[in-house]
Amino acid sequence: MVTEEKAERRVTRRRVRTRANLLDAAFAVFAAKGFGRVSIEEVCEAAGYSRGAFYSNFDSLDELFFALYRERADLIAEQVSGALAQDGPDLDVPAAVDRVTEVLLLDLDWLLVKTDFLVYAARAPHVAGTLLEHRARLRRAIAERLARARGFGALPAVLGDVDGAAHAVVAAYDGVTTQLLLDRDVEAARTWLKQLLTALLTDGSSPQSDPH
Amino acid sequence: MVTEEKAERRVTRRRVRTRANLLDAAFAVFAAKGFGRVSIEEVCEAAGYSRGAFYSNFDSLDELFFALYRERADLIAEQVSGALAQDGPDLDVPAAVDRVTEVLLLDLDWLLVKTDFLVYAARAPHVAGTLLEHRARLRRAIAERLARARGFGALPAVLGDVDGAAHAVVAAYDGVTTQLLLDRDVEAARTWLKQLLTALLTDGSSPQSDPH
DNA sequence: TCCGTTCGATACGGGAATGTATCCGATACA
DNA sequence: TGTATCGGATACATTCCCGTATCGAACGGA
Repeated sequence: MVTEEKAERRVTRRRVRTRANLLDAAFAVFAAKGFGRVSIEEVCEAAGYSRGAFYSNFDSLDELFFALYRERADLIAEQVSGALAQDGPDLDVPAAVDRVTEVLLLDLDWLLVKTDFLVYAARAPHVAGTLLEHRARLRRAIAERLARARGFGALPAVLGDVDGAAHAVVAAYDGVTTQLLLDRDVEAARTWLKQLLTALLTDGSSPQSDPH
Repeated sequence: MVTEEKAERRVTRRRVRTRANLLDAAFAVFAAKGFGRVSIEEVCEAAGYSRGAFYSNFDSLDELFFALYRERADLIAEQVSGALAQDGPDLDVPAAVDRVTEVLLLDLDWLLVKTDFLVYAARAPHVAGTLLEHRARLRRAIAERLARARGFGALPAVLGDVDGAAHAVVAAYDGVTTQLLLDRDVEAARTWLKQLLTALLTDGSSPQSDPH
């Protein structure tokens, strides 16, 4: 046992509150200015603390950013799982698509920060690994859901198997996100994503309303 | 007339060379570290110039970044147009998809820089506007191409009209890009994009090889 | 080749953000 | 309530980078 991993420390309520405040403030500041353009001082100022508080809770901006991402990403992942599990063993594709779409495109600020994180990860192999795992887990959840629903018959798709379909779903989400970041039209993005997903997940038979 | 737009200046050969060198060096540095984490000095050092040279050619890093993006984006746009125009008035979808895919996923560094620019634009409305126009132009080119090919019969698609299809093509490209930035597997991305595009652009009848 | 112009290097002052060290008020626990 | 520990504020030294001003050298036209 080389070194004690984390020296034991009495964790005060105050501490957790401060930490949470710093994370919240950081989220707002990151969303507004972009991770790359934010200084530690700005975060502290936004949170109403001094740099002493920051260094007492984090080692670097990167660490904070990482923690922030993990926190929010997990939260969203839960919500998506919830939305997927919501109806019975047999799947109503359009309804599920509606629910998931609602969750995924809820918060533009989150999409901004998430994209910052993507850019960050794209240059840090280890971080990229983590993100890839997240995504893989998401795809697996979708694939399982689709597989379970297959009996119901609503499925599928010119793409290969269920995994292919899940892959396509994620790609569609990412693609729509990109456009959304630029035009900031959440409603359009939602309807457009629904459109895309149902197109990918159902046979080309059901008529749909026009995309914009 | 109010003011002379640009004071006339004898532009030396040396100057254009320096400018080009700065742009090239900047591209490399941006790709490696990300726009947000790069200083003017770093660019100069990479290019083998002093800051004097930089300020003689640009007003700010932002300006340089903007110029850099415009330059490369235009270049790629040309190549895509070329790839689209290549075969006769009637379109061989799979072949065209192959060619375009080849061009679009050629250079990972470019994708990195392009994404940096996206993140940048997402917070600068005016820049976002420019980027949106670029994208709209691209979509239009695709739509026209698809429309021309419609007679050929290979078309389509559960999505609305030709515009919808073009929109979907761009979304697919963006989606695949996201994944590619993380796993850096260009070949996988290419086959996967082809898969997606043919799935979107042809009726669900033709069998395809499995995606990974 | 000569000369006026342009380009880019160097030198300077200054501002901003960083990380550390120190100290005092807050907090938990007996 | 008393007290030892913890959390965060303040002060400081430092580093990095910016933007400007100045100057010598390269350049292009005659």
